[in-house]
Amino acid sequence: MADAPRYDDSLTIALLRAREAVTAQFRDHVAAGGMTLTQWRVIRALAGGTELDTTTLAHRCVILAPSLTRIIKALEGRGLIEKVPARDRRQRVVRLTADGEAMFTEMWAVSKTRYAAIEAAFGRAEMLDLVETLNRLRAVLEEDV
Amino acid sequence: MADAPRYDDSLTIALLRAREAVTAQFRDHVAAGGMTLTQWRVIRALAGGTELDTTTLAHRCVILAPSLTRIIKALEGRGLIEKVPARDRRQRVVRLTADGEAMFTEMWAVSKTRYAAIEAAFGRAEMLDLVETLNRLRAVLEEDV
DNA sequence: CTGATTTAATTCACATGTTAAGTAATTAAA
DNA sequence: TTTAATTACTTAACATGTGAATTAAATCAG
Repeated sequence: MADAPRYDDSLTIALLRAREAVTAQFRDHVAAGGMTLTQWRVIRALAGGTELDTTTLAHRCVILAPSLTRIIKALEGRGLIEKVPARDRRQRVVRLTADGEAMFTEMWAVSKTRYAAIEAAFGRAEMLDLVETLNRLRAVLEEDV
Repeated sequence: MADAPRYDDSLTIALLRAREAVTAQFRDHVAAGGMTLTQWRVIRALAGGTELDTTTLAHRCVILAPSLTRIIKALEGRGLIEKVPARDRRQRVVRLTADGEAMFTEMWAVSKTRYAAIEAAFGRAEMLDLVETLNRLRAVLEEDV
């Protein structure tokens, strides 16, 4: 990297812009369902009867605990998720309600076509490569550096 | 892509996690300077006497206009940036103050070493490839899909 | 030149990101 | 077993993301 690289070339910005471009492919559709992209990640992580505690759910969806607390409250208020009694009473375990599962099924049908469109435009192999590269970058950075 | 890919494999999540891992390399240092990462992007974009209007600045830093309005207000309040009279009086053109330039210089010295560390850990060629791939993805998605 | 339209920012309202502090339940130590 | 430490989550406070409405200035049409 040069001493002062052109700002637009930086990894941080490239990641930001790429993510922005990808999420833009889903935002309208998800918003039409009355949901935010973040909430949709939670719904998707719970789809198919999956029961998860807050910590695991937060990690899988890449959402910080305080945000997830609010999201759970909101989705529970809309009747899309419900609490499940847990052995460890410190934990808050949740799952989708029947309404939640129905919401997922309906939206996932469209979501799938968007993913397929991205794959068609960018290339399946390139997409798999990119995901692999991103995960490798993360692994490297979380090790040492 | 499989019909219902493992959630962790999705491009969206991979981008989120990778970005999280990269920004984590800078967050503490930037916070030590009393700044957020978003504010730092603004400072960095203006470094070296660059004068920019809000729209251009927002685009380069990947910040939405309402956020930038607040950030400009905050940084101006701290004496790090200042307004510049513009021909088009609708525009708000800003630049760094002497204090702002000094702040940039000081922090950039450290920031550079973090970039270098990432490059050393991940590989220079891989990093350039990744940025190129991310920009290509963005270009593809912004075209049609 | 006057009024309609467009453009650049701002403001508003609400959701989320982020850090720090607080609470309740579990586990470990004495 | 009683207390200290840890864990899981929540709450609080503030910054940013996001879409919609608003304001001011420039541009365009007639």
